Parts: sequence; C-alpha cells; structure tokens
Amino acid sequence: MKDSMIPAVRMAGHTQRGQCAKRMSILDAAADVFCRQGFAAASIDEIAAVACVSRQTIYNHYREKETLFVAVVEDVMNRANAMLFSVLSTFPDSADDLEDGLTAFAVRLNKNCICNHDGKFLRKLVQTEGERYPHLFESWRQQGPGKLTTALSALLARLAHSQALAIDDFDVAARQFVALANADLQMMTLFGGTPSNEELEKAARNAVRTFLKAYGNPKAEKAGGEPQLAAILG
Amino acid sequence: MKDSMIPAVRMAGHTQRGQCAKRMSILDAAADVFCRQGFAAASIDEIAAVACVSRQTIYNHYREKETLFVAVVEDVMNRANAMLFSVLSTFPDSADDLEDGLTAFAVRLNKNCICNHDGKFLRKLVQTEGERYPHLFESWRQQGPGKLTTALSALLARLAHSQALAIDDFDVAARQFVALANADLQMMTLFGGTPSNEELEKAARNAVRTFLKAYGNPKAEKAGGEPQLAAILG
DNA sequence: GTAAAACTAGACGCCATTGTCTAAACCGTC
DNA sequence: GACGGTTTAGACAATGGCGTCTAGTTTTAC
Repeated sequence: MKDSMIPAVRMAGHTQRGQCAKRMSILDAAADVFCRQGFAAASIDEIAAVACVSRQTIYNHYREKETLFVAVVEDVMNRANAMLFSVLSTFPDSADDLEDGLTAFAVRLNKNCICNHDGKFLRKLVQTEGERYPHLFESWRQQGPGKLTTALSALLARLAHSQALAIDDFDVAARQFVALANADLQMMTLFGGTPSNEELEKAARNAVRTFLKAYGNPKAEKAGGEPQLAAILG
Repeated sequence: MKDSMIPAVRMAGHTQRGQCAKRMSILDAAADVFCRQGFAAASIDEIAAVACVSRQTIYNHYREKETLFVAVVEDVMNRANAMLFSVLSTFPDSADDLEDGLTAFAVRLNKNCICNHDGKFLRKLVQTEGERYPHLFESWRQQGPGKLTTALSALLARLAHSQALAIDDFDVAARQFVALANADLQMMTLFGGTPSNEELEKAARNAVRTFLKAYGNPKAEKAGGEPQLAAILG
C-alpha cells in the first residue's frame, strides 16, 4: 500500500520537478519555508500548510525531512544552473557596443543569477548547512560559481583575442568582473533587500566603466565608446 | 537568591566582555555553537558542555536563549567594529609606495575583517537571523560595512586630493576597492575555507593592480610604480 | 573560619516536532 | 458505479530541547 504510492510518477533517479502538481507544490512550499527558517527551524507542518497539502502527503513523497530538504536544494540548484547557462549565452561576442553589451550582461547576471531568489537562497543555505551536507553543495559550487568564472574567463579571452580587451590573467579578470558587478549591491542583498531596475542598471554601469578603464584596450577605444556608437548609428 | 547572582559584576547596560571568566567562557562557547548550528539548532546543553559550565549558570547570566544570542552577537559586533577601526587607521596616507601600501591594506582588510572568524560569523548570522532580528544587525551594518565604505571613501578622497588617484565617484570607488579585494577569495570564504597568507597576498595584489589601472593617476605613474620606487630607494 | 555568593548536577514539567498509523474521503479510469 | 491509487485529518508515541527548581558543593570575601 505505502510503496505503491510512490512510483506512480516514475522518477528514475534524477530529480525532475513538475511531473506531479502536488510534488511541485510541496517543493515550492518547502523551499519557501526552508529559506526563511533554515533547516532546523522549519517544520513539516508549516510546509504542509503553505503547500495546502496534508502532512502525510509530504511523507508519501519524501521519506523524511532531510530527503525533502535535499530534493529542494537539488531543485533550486538545477534551476539556478540552467538560468546561469542561459545568461552566459548572452555575453557579447563582438567589440561593438562593448560597454553597453557588458553592462546589459552584468544587469542580467545580477538580476537573474545573483540577486534573485534562488541565488540568495543557495548562498544562504551553503553557509548555514554547508558543513552538514558538504557533498550536496559541492556540485553546485562546481556547476554554479565554478562554471561562471571558467566560462566568463573563456568569453573574456575571446574578446581579448579580437583586440577588444587587454587582459593578462583571464581567470582573475573574470572574478573581478563578477566582483565589480556586485560591488554596489552586495550589501543590499546581504541584508535581504532586492535592488530595483535603476539600481541594477547603475551598479552594472559603474562596474563596467571601471572594468573597461582597467582592461579596455587603449587602441580600440581611443575616442571613447559613446561617440563611436553615435557615429555608427547616425 | 536568583536575582542576587546577577549584579555581582555590575554591567551597566553596555555589554562588556571579560569582567567575569565564566561569562567570557559562555560567550565564546555560545558563539562557537551558534555559529556552527545556527540559533534554532543550537542547544543550551551543548553550549554549557563546550563552556565547561552547568546549564544553570548560563541561565543565571542570561535570562533565556535569545538573551544569550543577542549578547553573543553584540560581543562579536563590538570586536569586529574595533578591528575594522584599527585596520582603517593603517590606510596609506601618502602617494609613495601606493601599490604596496594599498596591497598591504587590502591584505589586512581581508585577513582581519572579512575572511576572519568574526566576519564570516556576522555575515552568516545576518543572513540566517537577519529577518528575525532586524534591529540587532542594523547597528552592525551602520558601524561595520557602512562605516567601511564611508571611511574608505574619505581616505580615497584624500589620496585623490594629493593627485595620487583620479577618482570621479569616491563612494563607488570605495565599494569597488572592497569588492576587488574580495574577488579572488569570496568563493573560498563562502564555502567555509580560510585563505592562506600567500592567497591573501596574491588576491590583494591582483585587486590593487586592477584598481590602480582603473583609478591610478596617469600623471603620477607615467613610468610605472616599481621603477619609481626602485629609483627612490636606490 | 564562617557566611554569602556562585556554581554544579540532576530531576522535572512543558511544549513543539517528527514520523507512523488509521479510517474516511476523493478522483480518474475502465 | 466499482475499484485502485491518492489524499486528508487527526490521533499517537517518541524524542528532545527549554526553562525551572532543588539540594548539595565550591569559591570568594571578610
């Protein structure tokens, strides 16, 4: 009886959300409660209430609290990694409009990967529960933050190869780009705030201006970015 | 009887550690356990065991778990703020040896304020318990991270005034300096690691090089920093 | 040395939570 | 409409932590 409840949706190892409405509802509610309360203080009853589901249903889908927690983290990690991949694919690939292209990219990076709900959730969890579940977040570190810097490093190398940038160490430049993009926002996000669109825009512009002052190829930007752009458009 | 136990050490409102060995031991143990487990999962019994103190003694000094928690946070905050003030006072005040001076400052900032135990503890707590105790961490934000950027902004302005730097927005530059100084280390500290001295040194050097490429006054560094320095010393 | 203050160990009631169990209700399909 | 699978509400024991209390011991001050 009890066993027959589980495999109705065949989840062959890999955690895929969606297939069942109840499962999705539980995952969302659990993410919400775990995020606000942390693992220890979160109660199954509250999760059930938020999910509009009985407690028994949760135990039907997830053997115990820890199983649910792991499923939630993996779900959020998958979403966050997919989003990061998507944002990385919008990195500007030409030297034209470099400042605007990088600025728009920085906005997307902050808005959809770092300052968004999933990003804050994962950073919060890795700090609070990282010691208890080292293997759980290790995969996120490799495929999230780790992949971000290596991918960004390669993308910057491409720009440098086309003479748009003058970079000696691509890994360092990649980390600095991310750090600069967050410079104006990290305190706000640390304290729970969410930046507005104007704040995102201004932070990205400040970051990219400094980044280009440090790494912009002097040969390529003799006349400055904006006049060039105006000349091309006009 | 119970009341008579408390005022043996007259603590007139302000929380000052030290005066009693037991108090100190309790505060240290509680900081350790709260830091590892978080507020909810931390148990008074474990704190008592770590402090080598009976549970009742804790309740004699601190009315309840939350009182103890607040005392711990205030204690750590005071230490961290004092350390930050001390580090800020070592900011280089002359344009000589600017790269080395800024690098050494960045090393101290990371080592003693950001990557150290208290810094990680406070960032961790503000994320996990910030929503529950908004007023508690607000004072830290103002006197810690807030003061860091405003003070750094003023210090950079002083350098700019002496023609050593060319900065348009001092606040932005201050935040960017901190962000760059952390760029190579933030992932490690997020995942619980502690950087070695070599890593601290390298991270600071990378940060300051980029910062000076962006903000170094071209007039003052025509020949580059090191040759100038060598000429002066030689 | 004595008395007050501080500390210890342990027991206790209370409460919240976890995870199980059961009987009843629901829902889609044949 | 019958039936298998799923959900629900609630009861239940077990656990563990908080905060209190008491009785006895150690430390400190005079």
